[in-house]
Amino acid sequence: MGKSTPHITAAELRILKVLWKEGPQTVRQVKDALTRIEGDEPAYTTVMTMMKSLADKGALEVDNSRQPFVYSPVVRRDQVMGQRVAQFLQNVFDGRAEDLVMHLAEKADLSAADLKRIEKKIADREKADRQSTSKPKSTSRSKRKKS
Amino acid sequence: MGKSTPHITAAELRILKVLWKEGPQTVRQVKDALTRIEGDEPAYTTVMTMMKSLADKGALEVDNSRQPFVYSPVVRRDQVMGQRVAQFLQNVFDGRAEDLVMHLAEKADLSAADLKRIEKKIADREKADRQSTSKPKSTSRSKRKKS
DNA sequence: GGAAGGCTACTACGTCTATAGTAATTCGTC
DNA sequence: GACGAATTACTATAGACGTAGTAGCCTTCC
Repeated sequence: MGKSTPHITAAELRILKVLWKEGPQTVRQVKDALTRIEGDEPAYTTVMTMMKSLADKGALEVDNSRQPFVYSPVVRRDQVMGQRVAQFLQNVFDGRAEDLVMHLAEKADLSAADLKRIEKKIADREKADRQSTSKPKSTSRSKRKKS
Repeated sequence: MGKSTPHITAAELRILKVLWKEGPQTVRQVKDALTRIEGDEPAYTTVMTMMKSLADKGALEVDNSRQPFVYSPVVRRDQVMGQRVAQFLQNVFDGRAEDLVMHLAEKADLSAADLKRIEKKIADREKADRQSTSKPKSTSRSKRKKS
């Protein structure tokens, strides 16, 4: 146990996104991707420093049998995203997912069309949960409390 | 124009939450509230420093005609929340609200019951939008793009 | 096998954040 | 009007973060 995702900073997340999307990459490749995506160009060594740091904390794996080194993501996307969402939810909405979504709904960031898909997702999940009561999905721990 | 909410840090948000909930308060009152809510006790001066900083950036108003000073929130709750959500959404989900909600739906942070209320909220908003096409609600700028 | 260029390791630095100490002031009370 | 307690103002510090420079190492190509 104890294999919870290491803390990933905002800048590090940008790098991880590239690797999740493109697969194993060298520093230069990531730097170029960031330049393309974000408009401005970070120094080569900046990207390197961050990737090294990610490797040090176990988020990336380095293949240093080749030159230049090739980095691959070790942490999984939805794991990291989950950590960030949970943290944000706690900080800002005291953990109430519904409040967050209500906020989005009010701010017009969600449409009825989006809702359809979400609805389906929830239905699917709840069905799955119901069917496997003996082997509950580990992801559905800590249900929110109704107020 | 230009009256966009100043940048509020995580610790500052905790203070604002107290003020939004309890109304105008002194430093001591806020400190006590934080102690109650969060378990551990911040130094009086820590709370003071943050409240001063909030006042300096225009998020709080100080009534210093009385001793001890009484601080009231100036920025509105949904304004600040909106800023934080937008920022988070951009950093983590590249601005795609739907992705965020889908994530929540998958992680079992949302139930079908929650969905009902959200549904209603969206329906209400869309109705309102439709009726006031000539005077579009300023909050619904920047609709997300369908991919 | 030596030079050139790319790559890596190490170090540095400015900013922001959270936290709190100390000094100075003010207010209530005797 | 002086003392003591509370409050405020000013200053400090430690850590995280993002960014990048420099020096030394490895490869490759002639």
